[in-house]
Amino acid sequence: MRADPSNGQTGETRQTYDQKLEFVLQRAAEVFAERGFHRASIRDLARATGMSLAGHYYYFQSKNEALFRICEHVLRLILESFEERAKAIDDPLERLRLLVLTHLEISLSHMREMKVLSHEAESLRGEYLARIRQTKKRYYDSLVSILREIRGDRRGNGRELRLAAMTLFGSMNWIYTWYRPEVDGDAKRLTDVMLGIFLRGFLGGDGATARRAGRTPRHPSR
Amino acid sequence: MRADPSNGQTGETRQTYDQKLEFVLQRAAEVFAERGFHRASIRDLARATGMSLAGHYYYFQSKNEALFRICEHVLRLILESFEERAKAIDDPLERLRLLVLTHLEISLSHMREMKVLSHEAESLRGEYLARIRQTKKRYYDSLVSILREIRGDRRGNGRELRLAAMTLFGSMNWIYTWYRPEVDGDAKRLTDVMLGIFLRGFLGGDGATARRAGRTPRHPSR
DNA sequence: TAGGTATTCGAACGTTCGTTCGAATCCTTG
DNA sequence: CAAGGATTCGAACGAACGTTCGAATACCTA
Repeated sequence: MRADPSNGQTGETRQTYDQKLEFVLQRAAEVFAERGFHRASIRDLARATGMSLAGHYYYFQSKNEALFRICEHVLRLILESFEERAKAIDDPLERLRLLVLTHLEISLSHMREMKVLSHEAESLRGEYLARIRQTKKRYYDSLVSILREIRGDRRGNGRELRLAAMTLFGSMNWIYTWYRPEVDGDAKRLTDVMLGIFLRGFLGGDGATARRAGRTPRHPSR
Repeated sequence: MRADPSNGQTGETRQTYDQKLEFVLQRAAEVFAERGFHRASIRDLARATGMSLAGHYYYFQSKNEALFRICEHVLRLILESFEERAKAIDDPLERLRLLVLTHLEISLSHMREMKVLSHEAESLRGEYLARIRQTKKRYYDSLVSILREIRGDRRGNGRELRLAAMTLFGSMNWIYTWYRPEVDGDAKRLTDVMLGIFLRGFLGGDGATARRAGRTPRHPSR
């Protein structure tokens, strides 16, 4: 019978169970990232872990629960790492930099989990989907409130902050489609480049500036 | 027997066949975008088109070919629209603006196809995958050469241009995850915002500027 | 070492999938 | 109206899937 690891067992046993659970979910993330969640079978997962097909159901109740745990784990890892490190920081520019750095560090160290989160989380259903969306929204709200603080409510409205936040998230979440460590450097370098592009644009402009910049040829053709 | 629409039939017949093929692929894009390619079945597609399950195999040889056609169609639509309109434009800033505008216009008018392209194209195999990647690379090279022209080879190297291009692609290709037409406006507005952010950042900085900006508190906490 | 719990497994179930195929139907052309 | 190709369909195939279940094994404790 399936054991409940939260009741009175020895610490030794629970640690072993948790370690193996973590191992199984990590391999599952690799398999899901490579083949796609729906195309990957528990049999593929069995091949990756060395365990039997049925043995996996000792660690999760369904394939969907495995997906949910992978997504929630990496999402909470980003959000809680950021919140923990941001507690001591008041300056909103520093907080923004920390958010980007944390996001990129964990994206690079957990690339497969991030791919699964970006690619497959929205195919969850019911309570699983609701909880992932709730955490995503908490993360999104953190970014928007930092951006609002940076702008000091002087310019722009909620819509522009929304577009700016989504633009930044898009740049960061697209990384798993192109990143190669030997070419693109580490999280600090990516943070410098992406935050550099984003910050100057976000701080410097009201939209009209860019419109003019894009429309005024520097080298008129005739 | 399956007809070959490219041999000597009347124009009337071919047009009807092509129209229905387009209809089938459009519905397929909707179904694939909503359920995901691997979870969507030809039976789902049959429900969406009103045709029978088997009837679809008159229009494509396999589910994978349907996916390939959807991806290639929207990808070529973007690339060829851009190349056609860019022929008359010399100024690289104008060309960049046109690339972004074209990408966003087609993203909004073909959101489901773009979601399928972003989400599922990399799960193609063999010749299909090779051809999609080739077209993607052609598009990527277009952007990089525009960016190189804008910078005039004065600063930066290939790596920085690569990061800048991927940052911009990320912002644009993430849209399908959040865009709501009643809130976020049309392609022109998105172009102004995204290009505004990107251009000021790309034109203005060498990385060190942003690093300082992010690290120098404007409101020291004590 | 004995007993019991934690863990793993082989085998099977029912379902759904992509694809095929021959027949049926539609539609144009002579 | 007759004929023949174009188009659509019902039915079925084998394969692969997620999940279950009782038995087998491993491991800890007494």
